[in-house]
Amino acid sequence: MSNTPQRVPDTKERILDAAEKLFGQNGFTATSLRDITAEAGVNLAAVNYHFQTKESLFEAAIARRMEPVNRRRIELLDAAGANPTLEQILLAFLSPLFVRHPNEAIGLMSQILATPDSFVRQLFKKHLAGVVNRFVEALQQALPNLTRTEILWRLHFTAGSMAHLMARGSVLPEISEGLCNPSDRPAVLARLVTFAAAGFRADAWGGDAGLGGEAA
Amino acid sequence: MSNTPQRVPDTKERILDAAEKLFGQNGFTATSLRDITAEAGVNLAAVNYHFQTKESLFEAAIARRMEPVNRRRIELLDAAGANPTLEQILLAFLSPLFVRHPNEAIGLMSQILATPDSFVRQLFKKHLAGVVNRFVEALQQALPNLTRTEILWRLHFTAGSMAHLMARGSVLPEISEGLCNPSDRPAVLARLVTFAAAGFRADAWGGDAGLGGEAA
DNA sequence: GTATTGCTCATACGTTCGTTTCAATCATAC
DNA sequence: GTATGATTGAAACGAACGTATGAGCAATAC
Repeated sequence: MSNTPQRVPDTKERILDAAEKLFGQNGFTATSLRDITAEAGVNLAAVNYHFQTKESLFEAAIARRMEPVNRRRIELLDAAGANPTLEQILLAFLSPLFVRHPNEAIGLMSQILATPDSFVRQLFKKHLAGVVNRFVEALQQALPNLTRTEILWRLHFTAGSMAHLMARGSVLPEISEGLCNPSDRPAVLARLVTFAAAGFRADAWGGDAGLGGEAA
Repeated sequence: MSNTPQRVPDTKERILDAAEKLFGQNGFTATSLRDITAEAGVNLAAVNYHFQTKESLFEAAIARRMEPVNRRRIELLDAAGANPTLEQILLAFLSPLFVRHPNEAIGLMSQILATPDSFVRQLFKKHLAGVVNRFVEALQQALPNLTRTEILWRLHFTAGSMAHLMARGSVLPEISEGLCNPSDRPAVLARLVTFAAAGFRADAWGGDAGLGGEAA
């Protein structure tokens, strides 16, 4: 059980590949194990042999992509020195998602953020909360005028832009006459950083925003 | 079929209420008709009698909330005159979601944006595309320095922030030590408008954003 | 060789899903 | 009153789901 030979028949990885593709595209509930094994070209029972349950498979797919992403995030944040700029922080947080296996990492990431099941929220805590706190600290240092609350909200907005962007680049092309091409990833990343950085630098909201009792 | 008596037994509305609550919370696939009829306290067959299919019920729930929201959006945009400010445009687009039946309208709205099923994307086109185009025009007028492409991207980011915020205020509290309270809706709306307005006003991205070939 | 272990296969279990059926009910029209 | 047509109820349909089982196969250990 511990250090067995491991013939590397790679069916385990084929399952993970198919799982991250389909989970990322369609979400957890909308993806069946039969979809995954069909995509992977393996037997249905293999998924229960290598991973025990569907939830475990989801977590394994998350872990495989999220761990290198998070490592790279911390790496980039550290490399930016003791006083990173806002853009450096945002790039450290966002750019690892766009590299190497972008479609998959990105899809899974937004599924973590978007799936309301309680076990997925635990995955969020496990794989994301620590990194997020590290970045909140860096943002507080870079933006001393903002309260921690304000920073959390704006990071939340940024994460939403990212998540929305990634899971479904599908929505936008339909209304944009092809002007938005989500597959040009470096450009998308740059646009997102530009947008988010400006949002973070906005003066903190002080009271009324011109609602006039609209949202009472 | 046309002008039948209509005893208003309100079981149809009870189904819609339950549907918009549960669809908004858990999404389309993760919500079963039995969940809905249990929540509504009606018989399972009633949903197939009043609405024919699960997809039709989803669309009916969307339509009931989206139509007044979209009407109010256009109303506010028109009320802002011929040259609305960026904040007026964003408020016109976002504030109707936070009024009256906010949790439900908001949850359904983000489900439209987040569900990859093809029929949901058709709902997006049907209920959202027209309004979105109207707002893109207004934004182009208010921000003449930005290309249409740039505006579409930033509206996309804003929609993502909104969608993420709404469907799952659940994620943030867990890492924010309670500092973010999504139920204080006027404050959330104001923060979102502040963030998005600053993002829209950012200088358009011109070329490189400091990636250094990271996302090659 | 045989034994053992790691893995894959076909198949089936029990449950839940969306949908359907049809008899029972109710308010109104006559 | 009875007839009519709109609604509701209990029960069931076939299909798809996640999971489990046990035989079969390949490779190493002895």
